[in-house]
Amino acid sequence: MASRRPTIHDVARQAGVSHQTVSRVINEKEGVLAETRTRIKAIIAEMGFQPNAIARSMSKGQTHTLACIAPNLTDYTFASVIEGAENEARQRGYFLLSSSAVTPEATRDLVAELVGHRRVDGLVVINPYADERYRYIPDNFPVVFVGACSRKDCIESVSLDDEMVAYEATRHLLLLGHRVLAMVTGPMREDCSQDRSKGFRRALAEAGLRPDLGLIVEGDWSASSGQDAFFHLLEQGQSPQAVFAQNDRMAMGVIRAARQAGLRVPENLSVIGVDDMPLASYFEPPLTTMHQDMQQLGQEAARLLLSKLQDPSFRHSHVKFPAQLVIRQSTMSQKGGERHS
Amino acid sequence: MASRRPTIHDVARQAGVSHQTVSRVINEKEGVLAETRTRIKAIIAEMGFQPNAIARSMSKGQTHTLACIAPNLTDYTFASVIEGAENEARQRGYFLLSSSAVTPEATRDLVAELVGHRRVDGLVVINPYADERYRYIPDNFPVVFVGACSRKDCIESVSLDDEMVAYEATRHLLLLGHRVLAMVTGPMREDCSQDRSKGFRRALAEAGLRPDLGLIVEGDWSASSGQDAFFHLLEQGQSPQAVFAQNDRMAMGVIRAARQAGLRVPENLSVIGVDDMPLASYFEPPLTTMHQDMQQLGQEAARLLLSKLQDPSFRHSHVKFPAQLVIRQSTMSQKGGERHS
DNA sequence: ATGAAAGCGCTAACAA
DNA sequence: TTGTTAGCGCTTTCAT
Repeated sequence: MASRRPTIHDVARQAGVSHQTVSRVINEKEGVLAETRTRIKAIIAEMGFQPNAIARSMSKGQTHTLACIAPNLTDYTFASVIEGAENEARQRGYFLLSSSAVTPEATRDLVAELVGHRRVDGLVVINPYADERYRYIPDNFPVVFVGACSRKDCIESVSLDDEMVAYEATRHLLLLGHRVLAMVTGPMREDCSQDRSKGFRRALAEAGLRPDLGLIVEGDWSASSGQDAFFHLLEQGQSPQAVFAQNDRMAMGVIRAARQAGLRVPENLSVIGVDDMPLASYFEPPLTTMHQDMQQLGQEAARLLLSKLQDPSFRHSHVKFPAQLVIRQSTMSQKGGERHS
Repeated sequence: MASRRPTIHDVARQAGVSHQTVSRVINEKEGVLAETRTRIKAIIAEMGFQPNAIARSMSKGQTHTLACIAPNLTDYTFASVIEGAENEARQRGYFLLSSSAVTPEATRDLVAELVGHRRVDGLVVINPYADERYRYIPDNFPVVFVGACSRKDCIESVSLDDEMVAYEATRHLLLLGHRVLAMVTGPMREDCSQDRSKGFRRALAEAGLRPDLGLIVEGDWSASSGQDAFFHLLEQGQSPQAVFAQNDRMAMGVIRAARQAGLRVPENLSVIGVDDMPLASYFEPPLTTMHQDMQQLGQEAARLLLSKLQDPSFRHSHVKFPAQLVIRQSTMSQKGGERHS
């Protein structure tokens, strides 16, 4: 078996120089004769020496590791953010440690280990305001939030322009001639749901329509909550011409409920979602939705975090990304709508 | 601003003991007077001392970090494995670093950094045989494969019992009275596709049927490849009564193609998939499929890896998990099938 | 241009 | 039971 891995000292001995000179070489620093440098490089290659990252972290006081905390790792939206952040981090020589923290308490413990034990240099936190988890995020540590951020004075954030996204989705419905619009929201304690609701209302107001509170139902992002929401609407005697679901899963639920109630989508009901989740185009009918590039959000989050690490005086910023309307087949123009009015 | 974080020495000084005694306390080791112990603990709490994980790694020679390498982080299957592994790892005091490596070369570089620089203690590699990536996985380092493993002599693996899963899916179709069965496979260079094909053939053979090669088409796991596959079948003049798609996405594609060809599912064609992906029950029709618990696979992979780390003489094993048939509405019995024969 | 010494914060081995 | 002495493998500072 290969004896223990070579260290900087082994290389130094072999080259007949001090370990310090070797250190200078591996760090590409000035002050080494070109000749010495190449000789040492050859020996490094020959011995298969690779610097120990832990030892490096030890003396430099930084780990070159970032962590991403998400409610879970499987949700496509979160996974995309993580993937984007991981790519960006690695490209810049950092690793990304991703962890799921289901509850605020789990978040607290996770942060305690990650930050308290100095395992990472910075944190990307996804959806910190979905519950009380943001409380446990220290603000004297490099952090970037993905999703809305209330602590705008001290923490960076990257998010979708939720108000605008909802506005555009609603406009699409309006332009199709629908006048009786329903909305299924996410949990209203989340800023995201609030902002999307605002966008919906703004579009309605601009079209001279008043939002009917009876046509707004709160869901929890799940498909079944969308289904329940639409049934609830029906039970209340409502009969919307179109529904804006604040995410695709709930849109799926709405479509299923509509079908079960004997309604055809889009002939009798237009439905639009947000996310453009995988296979949205394979649903029946293919879902019209707002496409968002969460990977890009993750990438930007990591980029921001790394800038902050390199320059602590980095001015904080709050980046908002747009989304694109993807028209498929779950929406169509209101039959005989506008022209009679 | 808080001056620099307290170290073991600060605590020692404050307590009037040596740093070693403090070390004994934080590591819950014998040989410290109960009294001294409680006093030190109080001081630790008071000063808010938390041991530096890096320094610990430095002297112990281990990082308490595992890495998981996957083709990507967003595929639901991979993400589930990662989530399962992360949960298990964290429960046992380890962190999980997840990275995507798209190509074999990317895998090589990633492994070089992760293993070469001693950043992690062990590796979980997902689908190493999907391409040549397994070549770059060292076998003198603690590794567990998720998915098939050919190097059975040196590397642990955790996988689905692909042969059995396919056998059961096919049996379901057979029991429904279908006699003309088609199959859409994953890329045949992957062991997984091979094994699932074997299971399909075994079920057919047992039923006294000979697999018709013209009814077997290779896909690439994507929905569109499933769609193409079914169109291909149709163009070849084939008219299967049922299709076994080796994953749900391709099953979706098959269903769409069938519908476009004027066939109704399941009335004219039964379709079964594998995975039970999210929203499989919200597809139209709700998909009959083999449910697999990938999170459990990930958990087991981490468990195995950690056992190996703690006991290097750990006997290697190859764990295979079953899957459960979930009957929904994309399959139904062959009309007038069996009883006439 | 190079080397020697000190130290990052901890654990391990040995002494007292 | 407790303290002392050495490292772990590297970087930084200061000499030479």
